[in-house]
Amino acid sequence: MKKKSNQRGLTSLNKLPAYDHKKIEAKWQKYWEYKKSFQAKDQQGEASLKKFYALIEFPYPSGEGLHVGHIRSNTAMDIIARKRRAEGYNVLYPIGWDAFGLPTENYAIKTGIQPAVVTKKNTDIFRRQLKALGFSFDWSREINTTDPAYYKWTQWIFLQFFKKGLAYKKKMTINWCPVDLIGLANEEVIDGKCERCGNPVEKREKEQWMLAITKYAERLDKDLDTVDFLERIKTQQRNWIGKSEGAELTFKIKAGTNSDKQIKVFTTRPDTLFGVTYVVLAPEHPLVKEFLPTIENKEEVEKYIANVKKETDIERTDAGKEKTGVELKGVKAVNPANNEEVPVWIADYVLADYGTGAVMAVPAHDERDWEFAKKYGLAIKKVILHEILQNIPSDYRGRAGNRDVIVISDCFTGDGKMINSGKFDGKNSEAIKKEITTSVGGKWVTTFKLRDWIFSRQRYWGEPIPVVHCELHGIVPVPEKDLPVKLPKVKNYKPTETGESPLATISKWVNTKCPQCKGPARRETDTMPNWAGSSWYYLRYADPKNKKAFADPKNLKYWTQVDWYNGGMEHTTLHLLYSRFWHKFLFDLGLVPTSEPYQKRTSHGLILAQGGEKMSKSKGNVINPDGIVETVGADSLRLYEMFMGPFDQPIAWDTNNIAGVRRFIERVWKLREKVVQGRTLDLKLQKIIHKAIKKVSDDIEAMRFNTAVSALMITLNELEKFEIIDSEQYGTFIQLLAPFAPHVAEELWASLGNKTAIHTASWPVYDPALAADFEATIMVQINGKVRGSFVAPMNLSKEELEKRARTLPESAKWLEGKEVKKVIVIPNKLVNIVLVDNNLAVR
RNA sequence: GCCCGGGUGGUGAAAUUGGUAUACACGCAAGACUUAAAAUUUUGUAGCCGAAAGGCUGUGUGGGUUCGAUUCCCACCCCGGGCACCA
Repeated sequence: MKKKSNQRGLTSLNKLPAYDHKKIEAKWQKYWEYKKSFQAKDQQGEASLKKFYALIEFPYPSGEGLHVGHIRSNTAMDIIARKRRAEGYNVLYPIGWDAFGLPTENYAIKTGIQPAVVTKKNTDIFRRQLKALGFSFDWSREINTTDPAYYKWTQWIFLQFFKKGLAYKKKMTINWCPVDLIGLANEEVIDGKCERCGNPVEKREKEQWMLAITKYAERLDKDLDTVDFLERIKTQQRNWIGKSEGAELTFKIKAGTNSDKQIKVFTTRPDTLFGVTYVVLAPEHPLVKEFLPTIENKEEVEKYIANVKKETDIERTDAGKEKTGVELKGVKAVNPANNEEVPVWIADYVLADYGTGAVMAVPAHDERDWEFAKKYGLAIKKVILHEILQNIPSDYRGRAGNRDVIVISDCFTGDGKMINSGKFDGKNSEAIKKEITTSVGGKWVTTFKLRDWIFSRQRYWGEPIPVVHCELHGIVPVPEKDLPVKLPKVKNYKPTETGESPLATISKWVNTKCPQCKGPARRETDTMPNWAGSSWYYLRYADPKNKKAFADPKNLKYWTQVDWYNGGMEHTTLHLLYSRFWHKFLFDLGLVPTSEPYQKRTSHGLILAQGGEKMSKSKGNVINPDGIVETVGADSLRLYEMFMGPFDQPIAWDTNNIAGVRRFIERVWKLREKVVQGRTLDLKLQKIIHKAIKKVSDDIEAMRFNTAVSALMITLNELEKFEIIDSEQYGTFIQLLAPFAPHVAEELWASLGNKTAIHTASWPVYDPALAADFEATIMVQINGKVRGSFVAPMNLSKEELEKRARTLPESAKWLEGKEVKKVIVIPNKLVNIVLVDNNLAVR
């Protein structure tokens, strides 16, 4: 393997001391900070550099310190950011703190320490930990959602919503825990009990601030087509928005003597209209109250409604639960298609806030209606016939045809041929949906599952909602010049018995003057949910210190939209949807230049504890990164988290495996002993390096970090076989390593005599001719089984490949005395010789 | 129930267009170095049969398509995540 001829004129380099991660990492972190290496430049106008905006979800600074999961996401985007810089982009990779939230507040309740103080302490810890990992964040743009200079603009945006009528107050029922004295979100109620204390939850009527996200439902759905999100993320967003098209049909009512009331129903299956055997209203439907005086079983109905009210939403919507209902006796609905009179029921399986809060029930073709009709003995009328079943007796069960097993259920929810449907008989049900809708005077409409966003919390640690309640003028927004409405200090952070925020107890703060009439007024004491600050933070990074606007339009024009946003799957529904909503609203006001905030969104898999459980403080299985940085270094930790498995999948932590990547770094360090100054033009060496450039570059773009690291390891294994490596090839290898393990890369790069830092060097470009192989291993198969192989030059002709395969000694014994049926030749890959075989049984 | 992932050695996992299954790493075993250990290093490491050469089996299960299937098709089982009576 010696390359004597190359040794002429090559000088060896100074010897390096042993690899000392602590010294090296501290040195380069200091260097980057001193040199402001990763500060993005705001550029405007024609001369501006091409920009790249890389974003990670800014962390919630919890008391537990940085989670190894943060490191996975941050390292991934750091690798991409560093590669982009090397490719000549002006990169913005910012960081901040999403610091409002319950854990901090609960800690304050317990200890009496101000949330602001706790937050300061926690962000200091997070900052130190993140800096110790060498992420190339632009620290000069650090933001904090709890900073009044930041939440001033969160409040300002809220006021814009208010002015456009998209922020409004609404009376609604909330889940109330009588022990914790707190309103709970539906997600916080488990089996009708408080998630925290386990006590049964009550319902309370309360005025809540709402944001009208439903006004944007259509665009939030449609515009997913214009962005580059992972398909499963788009699907999740679409499911959450829940767009559905169908018909709104009107049933006339007969209640007592002549009634002029009507019931509007929403259905996606107007084609089953002739099969309607009853109509169901949600118990909360406003018409129910109007019917009450005329119905025969008033008491029974009132009792039923009272029972339903007691249930929580979770109980009521539990799919496993048996449906219940009661007939409104004396009330009939008239089917607009055939004037048939059908009974009207109320039932818990119909939701008040979806569609029209009323449905037409077709038990023959809807499973829920089927279940309900069976239970209460209601009529079932078939109007659609499955294509395949059209000629089969209705009691037939079992095989139909050779392949399909059709079990005939009495409830058929598919499309088919229409029967018992008057003039529509014989037609295909799918095709006439719209026709049947218009024939009965119905409308074709779009509905969404998405509900308006409950935007108020009765808690302390959030942005105060910047309005006052005036006796004369009602709700009056705080003038923009008076923003921010600062959170006052309180003694006790515990929510009150009345369900009000602790802010309500500070009369000095609450009692104020109306901005309009200067008369007495009370401040709004509700605060915003912690989704608020994170709904626009990426815009603030463009101009984080601006006092006149949330960001200068010129900066926004240059930096938005975010080019690549990575975060956890847990935020791909709500946070992503909320921030897209805010962004679209700001876009409509002409305040941001794009209609979508993020061009590309990817997600990383969760890191689980050793054994596959979730990491949690209570289980005591949380990995503290500090210890790992201390013992093996940030570079090893970064490399391990990239190597541990596919980036988008959940994966269990295994401390033992860090040893492997640490060894790898030490071997890269040791390889430096073989490096000589200059270029050797060793073709074999160049080929190895150019293949690595291609593989590592491609893998980074596709977030296949695990195989990128593996490619670096394979490359190292190859390089170790050489006696001498020239500094140019070694330098290129170090450049490929640099985004993953930046500290050791800087050190080795400098040791090669480079006067400028590695992160300023341009990303290596591979030569396709060098990256390509000039020979290929051709597999020889007999009847599809590998029997041998030979090496051939690339692109050898099929004829020649077949000839060589046939003469291969390994194939000879299999071919002896056999007749060749056919030969398949795949250039550069394999030759498969298929024999006419009368001895062996055909597989 | 519906939607989205995934199932490959003792372990984490690779296989980019249907073409050498198990790359890379951990662990383990044996050897070298050492007084010894650690570290380092060399070799081996899917299972079964065999002294070896070699052969057979093998990517959750059962079928199918193909000269050839981890990859494509059909049916099913299991694990993870999301939604959940949305008419």
